[in-house]
Amino acid sequence: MKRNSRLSLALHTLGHMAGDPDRIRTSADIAEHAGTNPVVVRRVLGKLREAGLLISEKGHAGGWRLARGPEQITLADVYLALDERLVAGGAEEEDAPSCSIEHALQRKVASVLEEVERGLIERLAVTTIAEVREANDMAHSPERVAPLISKPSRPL
Amino acid sequence: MKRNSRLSLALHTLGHMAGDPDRIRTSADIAEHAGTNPVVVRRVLGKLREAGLLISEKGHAGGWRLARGPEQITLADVYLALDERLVAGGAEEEDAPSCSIEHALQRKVASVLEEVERGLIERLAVTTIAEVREANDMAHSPERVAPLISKPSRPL
DNA sequence: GATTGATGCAACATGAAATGTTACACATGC
DNA sequence: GCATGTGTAACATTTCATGTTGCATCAATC
Repeated sequence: MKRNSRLSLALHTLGHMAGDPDRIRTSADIAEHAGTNPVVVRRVLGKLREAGLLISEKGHAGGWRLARGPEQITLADVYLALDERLVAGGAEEEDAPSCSIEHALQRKVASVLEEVERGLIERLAVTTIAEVREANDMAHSPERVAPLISKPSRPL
Repeated sequence: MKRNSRLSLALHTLGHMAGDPDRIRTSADIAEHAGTNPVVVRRVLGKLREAGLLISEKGHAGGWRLARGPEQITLADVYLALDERLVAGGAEEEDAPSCSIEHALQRKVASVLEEVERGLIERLAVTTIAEVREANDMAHSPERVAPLISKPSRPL
């Protein structure tokens, strides 16, 4: 895997789950499909569980599944669950710099970045996992609609 | 220094230069004030020179100075000069993923991020170095205005 | 209730990218 | 020609995300 790919992994997994919400998937299966490691999967999906997007079940037939319908999970939910902050990092907080010029500039940039991040979240909030999935299905499937009971051809 | 601080260093330096545009500063002076290394300063300011914001002069009395008035340098100019892309990284390009679901999600996120970055640049473009500097001076200086010939108390 | 197969978590290993450092070629004013 | 700059390459260091291993724990099934 490459850098900063937690959001990618999270969305990817949720996208598949949206196509067959009742199925329970194991970290190992997910990791294999995503080309990464089961522990990494648990770390990322663990965040989504904390945020109430996923449910994990321990024990024998355990694994992961959606905590609610895919039409009730927006991209913003996922973004916020992982506390990635794609838009942060301009000059970052830390103990305020002693130099007042630097301080003023950092405050300015920080306020712009806050605004922009709000904009990002707003835009992510209008799209659900289900919508992206449907758009994808319409573009690829001859039947024009996602089968609820998925075909044998391993949907994950 | 910490991570991703090139923008911070660049703005900090330009902010000081804006207060005394004619003065020529050496990498060593700038580095000392910013708490970093002269070579790092040259690397970062070199980007600003490529973008036409700064001029560097070699040789004996060489050093760095603004290429134009501080009221003609916006925060966006600086942001674009260093090709930082604070808003990038959601799922990044690379060879398109084989999985169509992942592909669809990445395209969606990428398009949102592009929009958001345009927004960021627009917001940065409305503020000049001079403006931030003035706001800072008004808040701190008793004389309410930045002295053009700066006081002995080393302004950089 | 022992086994099996899953999560949860901590500790450590690896890799990559940003920053820091050293060294030296080159330019320029004195 | 010497002092004092930049320009740049090569290397060292630091930092952080990701990858890995190991083990405790839990739950279904035999």
